[in-house]
Amino acid sequence: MHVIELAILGVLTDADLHGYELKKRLREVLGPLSSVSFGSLYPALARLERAGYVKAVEAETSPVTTMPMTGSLAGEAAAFRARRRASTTTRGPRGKKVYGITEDGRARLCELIADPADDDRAFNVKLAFCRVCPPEDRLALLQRRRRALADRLTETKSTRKVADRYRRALVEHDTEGIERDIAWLDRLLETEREEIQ
Amino acid sequence: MHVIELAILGVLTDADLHGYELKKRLREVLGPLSSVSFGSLYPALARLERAGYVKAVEAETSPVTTMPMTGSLAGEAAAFRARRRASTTTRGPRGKKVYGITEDGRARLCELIADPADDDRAFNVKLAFCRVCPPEDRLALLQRRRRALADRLTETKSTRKVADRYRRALVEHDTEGIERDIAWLDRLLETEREEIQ
DNA sequence: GCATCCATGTAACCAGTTACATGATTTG
DNA sequence: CAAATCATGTAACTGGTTACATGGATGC
Repeated sequence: MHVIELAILGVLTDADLHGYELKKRLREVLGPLSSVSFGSLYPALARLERAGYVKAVEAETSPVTTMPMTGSLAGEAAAFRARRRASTTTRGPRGKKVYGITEDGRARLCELIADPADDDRAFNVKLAFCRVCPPEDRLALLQRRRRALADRLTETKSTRKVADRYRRALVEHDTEGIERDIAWLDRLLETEREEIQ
Repeated sequence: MHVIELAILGVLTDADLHGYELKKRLREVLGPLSSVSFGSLYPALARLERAGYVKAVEAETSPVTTMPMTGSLAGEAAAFRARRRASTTTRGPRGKKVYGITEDGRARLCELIADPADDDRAFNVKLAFCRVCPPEDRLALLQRRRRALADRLTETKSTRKVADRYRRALVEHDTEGIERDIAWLDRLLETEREEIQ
């Protein structure tokens, strides 16, 4: 389902970036785990470009921001830096390629977030960028997640008890973790509902 | 690094099983997540058999237990059931193939647990079966894990603060989760050290 | 005797990785 | 000018997945 593309579209919502810096930003946003490698990043960018979800913004041709308020000052600054660097140096065919998200890309991002197929990994990435999508999709995302965790909880609780010390510790810790996640989701859901009013 | 093989060797330590039931047991032990599919289970079993870590125990040829006390009564019972079923029915070339772990397999399991390359997924599986390996390896496993989590914590804390509401919630929740995991590990480590005395 | 589960296995695919090849820019 | 870092990309591999093919055993 290409979580990586979701993530790329997400960070490009904050700022226009070239691949190398995009990788760093992805690390920050996704955490040290699930950081992508170049071997998957560049092909993903190429796919997204072919699909029309992102496009290379030439430094000279588009010095404009084209960004409806992102709320991220850091993002704007990074984009500015990227643009400035690209414009002050003359580059051959192997120069930096700064990408920006298109309107189709924005729509695609919301579509991906609304897609009900979300595993653990996907949920985190979706939540990280759900700001861009309509409130009802956001609510649906949180509710789907809550339901999935609740199901997981009942399943682990129905499993017959194990005698092994370490496995028991593991199961207990896991159960508590899921309960904690659900409580957290409930808090998020509440503030989300308040927001909608 | 084939976490799946580690898991297979682990559950075969409890009982001799055929592939189909092994999958079910794996689901129980590993939780609903990271449950393996037949498409990876059977090839993995074949690999392990070629390597001499498991071997097919023919129902007629080996009605003996060959298991040095596992401490798991449920495991023994399951193995007995598997053997009984296989012995009461005559089977063609497509009958059940009941696998058992070999001495090499046991050694391999400890080796895999001792291998310092453990990601999130691998750690859980290792801990689930660490009973079979010497106490110092167990201690090392827990300490490695603690160190890895501590590193992750400092890294996430060093990341500059994000303005976005959802991302902030995500980071905070994640941080607390890691701290909780570390506290849990500390408890495990303490009882482990007491045990060694 | 037909449906349904049990059981094994293969083939095609998938999302990602590491390792490699290439070269431009910056800095000491 | 050499070394480090920035930057892009490809190829081979990996550890899985789903879908498919096959058939025995059970239960109604």
